[in-house]
Amino acid sequence: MRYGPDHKQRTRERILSAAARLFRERGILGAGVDGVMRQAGLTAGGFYAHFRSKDDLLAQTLRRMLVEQRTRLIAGLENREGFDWLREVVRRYLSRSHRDDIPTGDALPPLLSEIARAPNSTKQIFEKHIEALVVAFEEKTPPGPGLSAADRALATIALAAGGLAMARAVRSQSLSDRILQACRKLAVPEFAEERIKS
Amino acid sequence: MRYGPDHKQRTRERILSAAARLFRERGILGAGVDGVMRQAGLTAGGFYAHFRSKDDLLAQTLRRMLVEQRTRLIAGLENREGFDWLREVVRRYLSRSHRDDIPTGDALPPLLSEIARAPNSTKQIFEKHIEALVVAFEEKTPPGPGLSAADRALATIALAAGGLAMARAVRSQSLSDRILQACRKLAVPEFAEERIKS
DNA sequence: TGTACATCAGTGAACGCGCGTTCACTGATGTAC
DNA sequence: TGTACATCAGTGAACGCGCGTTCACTGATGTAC
Repeated sequence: MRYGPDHKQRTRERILSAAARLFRERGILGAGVDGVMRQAGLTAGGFYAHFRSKDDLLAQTLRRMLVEQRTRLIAGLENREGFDWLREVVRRYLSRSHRDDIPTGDALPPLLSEIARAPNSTKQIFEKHIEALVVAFEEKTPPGPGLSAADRALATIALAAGGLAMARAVRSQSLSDRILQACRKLAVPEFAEERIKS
Repeated sequence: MRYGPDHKQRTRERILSAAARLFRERGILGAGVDGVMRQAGLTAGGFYAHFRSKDDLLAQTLRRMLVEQRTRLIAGLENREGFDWLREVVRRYLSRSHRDDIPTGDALPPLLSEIARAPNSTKQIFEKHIEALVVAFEEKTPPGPGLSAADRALATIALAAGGLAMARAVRSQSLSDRILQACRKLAVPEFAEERIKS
């Protein structure tokens, strides 16, 4: 075979990485096959040797982005539990550095609106992600006052993704920072006494 | 003048209404000038007698949608105060009927992701809306535990918009309902004991 | 070791289509006399 | 009251452009002898 035995697979990886970045930066409609291939150092025509269609690329990329996000979000928190675990997860997510890093950050803030308009096959990929996050919360957080761990998971995801999207949608930096801090406080009451650092 | 004295202005209103519906249904990129004009019963060419560009239309439409949403959200709640007021606002927003009514519902769930990618002029329109909502909250809700009324406003908006977008982005109806209910509970602790009705 | 051939990842031009925008024109109305 | 003219909201064809996708071709590689 050409270019060594796994050359094609490595090219495919490059396309997926480029797509993951571009979908988050420009949205599903805004990211074109041509732009993705150019970012991967290739020309548009070669795309169809790797993926059946743009829809196929979106499905593969979305699955990969969401798995990666789940891994990253809870990495290194094996020894934490309960509100201690929750506080760290929320601190990571609702941080200035996450807000300022759209191309490698979570896919929900930039893509959630479009997933709501997408076909059921796309929604199902998203749904699997939510269900996996619920399981992760159930392993770590205790049922709060009138709030099951699953309820807390769902509401925290909504608050965090909505908060990050909002923090990116306002013009003023100071308002953006206030949004992050306010969402942290509602998500984890213990944040109410702290100042935002990262 | 042709067609009566305010014919042109009424046509302009029809275009704005069509745009408000289509932007919410299909997103900013997904809603085209052609589609908006067709929905208003006109042809694309006539558009530029009313608006300078698609960007101009978006600005006008967004401003109008956000003002209308603020009005609708707090209409008829003049006599309520504190958590009683908040509970009703959250109940209205995180309802099944709102979730199922994208074309006339709030603009944030379908457009927030795209506003984050929009130019500063668009972000500023959004920012004004947030600031106006903060004022409305400050008039009605007391400072909670470690949470100012402004903080509560910002976090509640994020939670509500994020929750509605999430409820629209999953495939399963039952999970969607659970998302709404979970977000209600986190937004207003008193919801923790109720079942979702509307 | 050297040459001829087969493979196939990637190129680049082309396709039909819908986008935002422009513009010469139409035709229903109000105005002037 | 009736006719000629001016106005201008809206039409519809056309523009250049980028989209997703197709396909004949290229050329770098591995294989056979």
